[in-house]
Amino acid sequence: MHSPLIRKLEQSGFLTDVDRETLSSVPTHARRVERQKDLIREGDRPENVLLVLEGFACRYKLMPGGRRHIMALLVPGDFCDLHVAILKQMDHGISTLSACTIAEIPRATVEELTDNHRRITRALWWATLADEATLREWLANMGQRDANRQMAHLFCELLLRLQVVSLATEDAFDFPMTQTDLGDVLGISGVHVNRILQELRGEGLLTLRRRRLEISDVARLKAYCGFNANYLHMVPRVNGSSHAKSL
Amino acid sequence: MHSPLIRKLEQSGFLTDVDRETLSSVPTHARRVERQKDLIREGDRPENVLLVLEGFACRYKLMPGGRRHIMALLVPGDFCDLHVAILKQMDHGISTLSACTIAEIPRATVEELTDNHRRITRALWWATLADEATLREWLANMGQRDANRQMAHLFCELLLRLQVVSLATEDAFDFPMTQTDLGDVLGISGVHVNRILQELRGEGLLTLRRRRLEISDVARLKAYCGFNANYLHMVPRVNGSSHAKSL
DNA sequence: CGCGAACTTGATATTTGTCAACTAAGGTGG
DNA sequence: CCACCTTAGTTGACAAATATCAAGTTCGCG
Repeated sequence: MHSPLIRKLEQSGFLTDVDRETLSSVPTHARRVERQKDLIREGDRPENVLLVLEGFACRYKLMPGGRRHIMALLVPGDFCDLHVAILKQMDHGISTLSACTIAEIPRATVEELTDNHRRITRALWWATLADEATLREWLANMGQRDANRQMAHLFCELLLRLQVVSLATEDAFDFPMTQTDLGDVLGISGVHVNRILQELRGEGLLTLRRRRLEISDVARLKAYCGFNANYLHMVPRVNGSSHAKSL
Repeated sequence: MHSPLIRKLEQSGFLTDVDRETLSSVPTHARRVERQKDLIREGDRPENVLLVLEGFACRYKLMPGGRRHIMALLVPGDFCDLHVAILKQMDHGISTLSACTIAEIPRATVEELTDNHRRITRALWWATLADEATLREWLANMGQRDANRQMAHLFCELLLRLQVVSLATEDAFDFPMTQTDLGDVLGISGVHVNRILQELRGEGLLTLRRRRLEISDVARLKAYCGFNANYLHMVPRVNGSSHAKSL
């Protein structure tokens, strides 16, 4: 396995040095996938577990009427299908939004991990439950905020999630998605996405240009959309470096 | 534990007679809770696991601006907080929408179950993953459908979920929520809820009166909103009254 | 029988969608 | 390195969905 996963699981507060060692010695097969390719399709019963190492992917459903709705963004360190074995089949698809590097991990390997490493198991469950909490936040976000604030909220979330895997600076990150993709996340039209981005830029909150998002003033952006990071369930950073106190 | 839970877990396809026996002999303490009471508050770290036996409850967040968003409906057989132990604290609240009967199960009891009964553990995970799948469906629902179809979709889902716990007939069920509550689920104003209900009634699709929902023609309602039950991950009824030919 | 909560209705404002045309950017073969 | 071509982004005009406000009306219950 690779470092983005470990860096992310660090946030659970469960891992010890031994666990980190165990995780980093797991053998994986990484492959390169181009943009806009399905990794898993609705109805599949995937054999291996997929983990994003580089790039952005998404969970999506095709709705009656033909539009696509994106229900989750998967960034490096995120699993695509950790627990599908328990359900009979995928009820949604997963596809890449940018070129990606994907690790394939045999299901047996994951089962070996969860059978023999209690803390790693808990860390994996922590990741699953944090994903679920993120879904709830997105739902509330979509239900109660106007589109401007929805988008601001999404960017606040991504900033934190990408910082955790060392893919964002204090206030900026590479953002490979297209404006239409963004619309499919927020449930709004591509045209409207464009107008909102201009408004947010006009307010001096952020700039999205050439696939890079720069936030002018993080505190102000958070205030603008009422961002509360509690749903991400991260352990508080001590001093910039990720030194998680073991439980 | 009580029958709605067992009836629901039946849908996972994992339970054997022994498991049913084990579950029904779990000692629980049931209590009555009136309408509009918090069962768990944001920030809590609940001691016991709560299970809804009667009535409707909901997961909700209070948003900046004061509005409430309901992110999940909990009906008999649903857990409130099965896995919070892994996270540090609740990131949302749970409150009753009608008078409810709630079972309190000591966390130790649940742990004993999951330590010693592999199939019950899988059934509980099945329930958790199905909840997550429901969140995704709600998100796509809210993102891509107009409010009429959102509401129709919600009623299609509830019909199935309540049928599983024997609380709905072929085409009707008791629905204790207020129109304002419904608005808090769908993210629309109470006024608009009212108008949609009239439209749906006008179309001859359903009637909501005196806290009871009657669906005039289930197949037509499902077609109206493009309902696909796959996300509920229920096992197909073998001999059941309804040949659910998916969709 | 009366009171408060829930529901209903009309008028108007705001947000967001759709369509269609146009401009800018990135990638490819020559 | 350029010409071209495709995709992504931008703009304006207009239409549709939904919110808000305010004033009724009905329902359920003590």
